[in-house]
Amino acid sequence: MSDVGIKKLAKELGISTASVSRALSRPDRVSASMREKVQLAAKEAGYRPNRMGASLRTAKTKNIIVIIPDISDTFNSGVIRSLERTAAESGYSVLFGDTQGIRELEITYGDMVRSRQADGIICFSHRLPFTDDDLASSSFTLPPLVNSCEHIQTEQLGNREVPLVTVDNIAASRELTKHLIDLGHEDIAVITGDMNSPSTLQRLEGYKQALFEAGLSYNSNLVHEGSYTVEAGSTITKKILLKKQRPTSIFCMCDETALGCLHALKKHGFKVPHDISVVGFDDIKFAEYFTPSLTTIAQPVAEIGQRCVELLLAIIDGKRVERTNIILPHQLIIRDSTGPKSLK
Amino acid sequence: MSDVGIKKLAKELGISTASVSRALSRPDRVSASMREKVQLAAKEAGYRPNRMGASLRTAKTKNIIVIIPDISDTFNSGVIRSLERTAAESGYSVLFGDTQGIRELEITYGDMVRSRQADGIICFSHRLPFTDDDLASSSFTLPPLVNSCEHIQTEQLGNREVPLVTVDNIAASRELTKHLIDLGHEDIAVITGDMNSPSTLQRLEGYKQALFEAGLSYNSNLVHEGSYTVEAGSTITKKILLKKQRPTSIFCMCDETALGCLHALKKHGFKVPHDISVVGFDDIKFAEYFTPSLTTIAQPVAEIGQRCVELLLAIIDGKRVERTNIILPHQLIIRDSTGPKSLK
DNA sequence: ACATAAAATGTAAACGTTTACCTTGTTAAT
DNA sequence: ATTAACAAGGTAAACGTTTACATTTTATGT
Repeated sequence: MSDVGIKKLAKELGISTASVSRALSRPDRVSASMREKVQLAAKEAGYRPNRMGASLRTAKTKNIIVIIPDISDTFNSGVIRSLERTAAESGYSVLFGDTQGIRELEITYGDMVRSRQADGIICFSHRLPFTDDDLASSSFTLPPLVNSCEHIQTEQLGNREVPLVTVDNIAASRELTKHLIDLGHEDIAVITGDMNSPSTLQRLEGYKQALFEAGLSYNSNLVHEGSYTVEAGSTITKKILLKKQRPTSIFCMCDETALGCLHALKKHGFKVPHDISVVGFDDIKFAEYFTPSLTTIAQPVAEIGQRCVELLLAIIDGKRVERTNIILPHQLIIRDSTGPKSLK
Repeated sequence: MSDVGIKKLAKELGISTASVSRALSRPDRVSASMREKVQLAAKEAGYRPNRMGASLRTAKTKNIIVIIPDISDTFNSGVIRSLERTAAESGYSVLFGDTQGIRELEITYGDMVRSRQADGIICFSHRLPFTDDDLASSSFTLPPLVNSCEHIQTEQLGNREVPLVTVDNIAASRELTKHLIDLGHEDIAVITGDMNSPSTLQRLEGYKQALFEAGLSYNSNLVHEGSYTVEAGSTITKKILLKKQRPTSIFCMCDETALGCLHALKKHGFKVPHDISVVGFDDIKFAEYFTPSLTTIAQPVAEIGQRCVELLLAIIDGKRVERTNIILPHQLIIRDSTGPKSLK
């Protein structure tokens, strides 16, 4: 392991540590000859600046922490990939904390900026990763934070807006539902995510709006609370099939759920879309390979990640940010899992 | 933001910083009264130790970096989730670097332990994240590093073994192939991963061994180089179907590839397993929901992650490690994508 | 040639911890 | 009563940078 530091370098070259530091980290503050001399020596010695030393002095870690309930969720991991790329381009590293939805872990990770392990937070949950005590405290100031996809309830912060990057869930859901209605469907079952999740609530709202616009009535018996998982799709679909009055289509609030749904339907002999139409949400990379390929809403995964980081870094740098609520365009992708309502 | 440090705390309590530090980080080194006094004060003041300060002094970051070609790969992200959990339990955070297979990025992330951003590395690639120059240099010492799933070629390090956690790819692949052979298949096409990947090579070796044991001959025309992606599965399957002499089964070296394969088969009117049998590898969480559900090899994702971290931390702590090569058990999971060879 | 401004470099303090070493006070063994 | 051993707490240095401020060198204008 190389154990050469700025001091040793300075001594070898017979110059001050200040010059070495400057030549390396703000080359414009130094003469050309000095710059070259130092950089060459640094390279030859295999010098690597000690990030701890620098961070301690500058009070900047160049880390961001991403707090996420499940890192292995397909949609999320796509966003994360893009996050990381964008962060790296600006010299930031990303730490990540998988919370499994456990409050205690959220708090732990939320603490990382206070303990100076990170400069800011990107959050994939609808809860802020701070204790209620903290939030209530008058001395509490929100660290740089942006939220990915989930709107955060902010009563506790005097209804201040938490910066957010997302698609318009309501509009997307409305379009998706309208697509089904246009195909003649009137009984559209829904498998939701967690009802605490704002995105679920918004998607439900879009669903209602589409029904309303089409002059159809909302039937809460068709709405089943689930979660953004494959298993939920499978088990809840079974429940739906057992009902006396079966719906002609099923709206799954995420693609993983739709996969479980398709699986259950097939298992019980239903043909999609002939007997029942199915839609998902997210357009994960597998959606087009499902059987049948899935009609869904595409979210701009890469852009979401990128914008999250850009916004966060702007906040960290103390820049005046005009829009802290970024709504990105979604797209209805029609594939083979939806078709006209079957004539029984 | 709380800006109370150990000094302020000490001043308020009228004691030395040493006592504060001890009461907080080695409570046994201090009297009960002192311990309580300090801990209470720390809590009340909302004190959070500054990790940079501590790290600088102790030369321990309590971070590990995981270097991975694609964080959104379903199999990998499962391992990562477990990694993170295990690390957190030992007070370590994980940084991650998605390299997209780009050498330059690997090097950048590999440098993080030298620049004291991390104490060790978990690597998901078959290449060491160091420049050839570094590896060749006599002064180079390998930082704490363990490899997940991919054996690393080590000529450059005097053939030293790089610690590894994996399943027995050869045996697993042999079993999987034997399963097909037992069903009567003799023409088994293979869609491989990247031929530079040791796991691919090992799986190919297992395939050959199974053929050999069954008295069948190896036909390289049946082997198609792909990658561990859905797209490869789809496009290469098409190529296979165009051949005059069609195989009766296809061995995909990962489940994502198998999904692409199944999709292509269906699209062209083939029934699985009636016309062609398909197997995958990994048993990702979606495999049982594929249509048809996928016969595959299950890898113990959670345990792989856990053991990687345990091994790495042991190395970081300088413990004598008896086995640095951990082979975990795999399992053949037979589902609906395989069946008896069809009688044309 | 001189004064002045600007550029280049040096000096040393600071960031927030931990810990080696030292001092003091207490306990136990003789 | 004396001393050794030990526990508890304090002092101050150290970790590797960056940077405000001071100083020296160089360039510029007259």
